[in-house]
Amino acid sequence: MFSVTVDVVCLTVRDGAFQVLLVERGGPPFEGRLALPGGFVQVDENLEDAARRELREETGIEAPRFVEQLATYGEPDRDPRGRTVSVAFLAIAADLGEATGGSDAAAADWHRVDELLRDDSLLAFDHAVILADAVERARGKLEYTPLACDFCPAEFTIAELRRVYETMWDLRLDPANFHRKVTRADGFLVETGKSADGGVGRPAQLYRRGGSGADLPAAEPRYDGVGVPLGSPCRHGASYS
Amino acid sequence: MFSVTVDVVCLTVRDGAFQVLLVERGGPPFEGRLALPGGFVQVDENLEDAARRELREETGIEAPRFVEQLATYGEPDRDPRGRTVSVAFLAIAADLGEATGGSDAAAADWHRVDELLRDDSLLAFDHAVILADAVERARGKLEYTPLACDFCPAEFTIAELRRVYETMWDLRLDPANFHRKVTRADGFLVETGKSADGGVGRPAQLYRRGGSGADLPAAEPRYDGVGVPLGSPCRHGASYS
DNA sequence: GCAAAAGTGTTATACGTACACCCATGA
DNA sequence: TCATGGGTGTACGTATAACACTTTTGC
Repeated sequence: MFSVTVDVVCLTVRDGAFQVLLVERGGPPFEGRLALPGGFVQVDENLEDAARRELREETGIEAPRFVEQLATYGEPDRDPRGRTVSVAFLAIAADLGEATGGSDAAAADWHRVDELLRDDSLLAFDHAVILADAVERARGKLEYTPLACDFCPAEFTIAELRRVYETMWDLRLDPANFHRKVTRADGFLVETGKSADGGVGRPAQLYRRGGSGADLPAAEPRYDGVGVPLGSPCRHGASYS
Repeated sequence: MFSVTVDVVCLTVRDGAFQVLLVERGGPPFEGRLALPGGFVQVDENLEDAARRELREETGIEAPRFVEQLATYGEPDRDPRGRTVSVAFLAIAADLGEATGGSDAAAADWHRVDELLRDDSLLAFDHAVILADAVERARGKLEYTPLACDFCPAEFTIAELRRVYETMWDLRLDPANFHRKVTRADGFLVETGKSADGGVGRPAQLYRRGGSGADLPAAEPRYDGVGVPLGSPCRHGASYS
């Protein structure tokens, strides 16, 4: 007999930095330490529903559109209270402002991922490991899915989208080539016809995230090249033993 | 309080077909039906160790080098006996021959994945869903990791490796281009100097799987292009709700 | 007009694809 | 010497990267 919990790694790009939503623990163990929002799964509750509920209850933030199971953490000694298995979820949100709603949400706030990853001891339980796995998953998915759009509000400019990639990978992208790439990627973006105003320079067009994929022709995948990892061999660390 | 189990999706390429290792259930529920090997996690046992143990006990097959957590399945009604959460693992093996060892292994055998996916009702519990997820993960990982080598024995020819891709994706690859691609991919393969014999035609060189990645220069990832999914938008189904 | 950001055009290069061709072996 | 599969050379099309250039706004 085990306790089963869920933990939510809710990531965003905020103030030009990659950030994660954390709560301060109000009781033992790890009282006063930062932790991922999460808690026990109820007996008739689906795992993903539990994750959404805990996020809402502990931080006052309604779960965003993108919520995906990350992995399950079950080392026998991971919780001093007893054998606990935790199913971690990855949530991707646009910048939602301060986290100030919710009942237990007093201590919920955003924190920079880079600082948390530099020092494992800042987080309770094995949450530093979970965070590191979540970051790796999110960075990876930017490469081959339209995940970046989920870091943006419903309507956004190409430059905002570009800044997501630039922040997550800490590099500069050529605005011209980036613009062409994303606007030409089939099904990736939808024009709204509107344009942003207020900033300096020529106003940018506003776009919306493209179709969910279901309503697209799903172009024949190009498996011809076999996708051997040429540039960076073995980059996506598989768990070999 | 939940029961926690592990299930193992052990995949291989065998007789020119993509196959999975299954057992026949010896008791209720789903008595007599095919199921993934698996069982209850012990109280002081790590999840992955449990998976390896169950694979060995139920099929007589020692877990291969590649074992990776797949996902966790926890719908409230997935097991008629009570609330059970199952952590599924993906294992990739070379063709290991018949499954005939182990105590409970009498009923363990390899089955064609394509047939199982055509009819959900062939497998016990939600194992058809787990299998489908495993297949998607394995196909996906072929694209950007050296996973294909794990479907081959320790030493293999380029043609054997090519047949893995051809079987998994059901297509024909140009042997010439494939050869160049994998032999030039840095760190992907290591020459053994030996060559295969026995077959018709010019004997092929034998290769071994390349470094684990840790001992490689880990070439600068080429994030320049941002990896928008051009050819096939939104192919890797993210769990949007 | 000037600065700044959006967006387009142009070109060199790299990579994938197709396919002709040579190599090494068994029968 | 012929058939078969292993392996190399080469030409061509397409995608990317770099960067010059035009457009549209606020000041």
